[in-house]
Amino acid sequence: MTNTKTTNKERSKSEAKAEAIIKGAMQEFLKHGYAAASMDKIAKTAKVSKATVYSHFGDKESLFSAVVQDLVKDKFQTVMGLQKPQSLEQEPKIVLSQIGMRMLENTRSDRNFQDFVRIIIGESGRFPQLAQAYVRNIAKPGIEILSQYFKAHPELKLDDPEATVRVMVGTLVYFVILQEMLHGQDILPLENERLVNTLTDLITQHQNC
Amino acid sequence: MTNTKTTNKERSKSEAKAEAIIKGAMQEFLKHGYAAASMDKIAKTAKVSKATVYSHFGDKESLFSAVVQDLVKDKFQTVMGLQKPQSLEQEPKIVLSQIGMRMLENTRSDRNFQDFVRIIIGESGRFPQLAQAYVRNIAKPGIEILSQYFKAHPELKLDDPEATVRVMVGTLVYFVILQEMLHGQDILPLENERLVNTLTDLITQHQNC
DNA sequence: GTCTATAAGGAGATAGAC
DNA sequence: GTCTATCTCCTTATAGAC
Repeated sequence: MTNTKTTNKERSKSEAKAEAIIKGAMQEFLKHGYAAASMDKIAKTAKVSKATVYSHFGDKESLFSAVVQDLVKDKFQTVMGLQKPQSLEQEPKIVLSQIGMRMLENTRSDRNFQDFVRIIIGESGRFPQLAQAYVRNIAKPGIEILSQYFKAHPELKLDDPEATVRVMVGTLVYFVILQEMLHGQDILPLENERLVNTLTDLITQHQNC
Repeated sequence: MTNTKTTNKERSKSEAKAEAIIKGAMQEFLKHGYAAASMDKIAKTAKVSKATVYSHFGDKESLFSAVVQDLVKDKFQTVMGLQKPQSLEQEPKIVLSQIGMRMLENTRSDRNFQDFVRIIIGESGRFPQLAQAYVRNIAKPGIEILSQYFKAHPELKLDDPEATVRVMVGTLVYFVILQEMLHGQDILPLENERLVNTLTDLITQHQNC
């Protein structure tokens, strides 16, 4: 045994600081990006000394990694919570519309989420593992939930449910990227309803045949 | 008249340097991102002194702006060249497949283009005007070309051609983002053909009714 | 216009007291 | 574990010679 003198209370204090550092770093990284965020400012935001930041996380890259993994867990909750309170057995057309509309409303108004996606994509060349954490823990679960729904509804007569999910998710996500993150809403105006209706019509088209 | 002593040859030399600076800066910005790119390295890459860089572009932000606008013009050519050599009047199903496949093949293998999109999205919070230049000069023209095709083919019986274009473009672009830029191809494997076939089937489905 | 040299400040990271 | 103080290096930007 090592002479660990830290009591529970002391460890709690230390963990509280670690948490404060993560939150402060999160704020700074999301605001300025990885390179432009400074460890000085992060320490100030977290109300600890810079040395404490380094004793907890070693270096800037490790801190960034910890922050992103925290964010990934956080946003995973968001994605999962998105589909839950659905009236379970309605017409697919209505269910799909609701899912699409809710997803757009939630993400288009969530600046924090947009900053998160910005940093994931922006740093995906230099931090490929973090990009893959996003794919594995956010994109994949989202895709799989919708995929299960499609497979559970054979009346949709989808030739390739998995590829169809990609159509739906890609349409919605790139729409948010263009309209909000890239500030394109005045250049390429289009209402949520028109996009979602078109999407659900394409997918449920067989019903009309 | 001011006593402009610059002859044509001298101006050419100066413009050649400006071009070299742009190209060097492009390389560095695409590789390291805006904040992590250094003016020292940019000057070295362009084989001029740092003072020359500043005399041409004023400061780092202006240089970045010039670089991105150059890239936007460049990539506009790519987007326009993408649709050109199409056998004009084939079945829509085949034309759409060809457009989709070609787009995926071109962009999935073009690391330079991916770095460009990375920096546009990554810096879109801090440089909204540059993001809008991308939307205006690349996304919009691409969308409009496809839109014209859809509108010129009423036999597709599309309720909302403009929204349908967004479905197609969003599906393809987000696919490239997920598979290549975010390194998701081993986590969420899917072949180009399956995505494009699903997409074209959804859009041209009426033909089967 | 272009260079060398340098200013002025901020960056990441650590030493050493407590 | 946490702090203050500091080290060292690199950053953007400019002054002044040619």
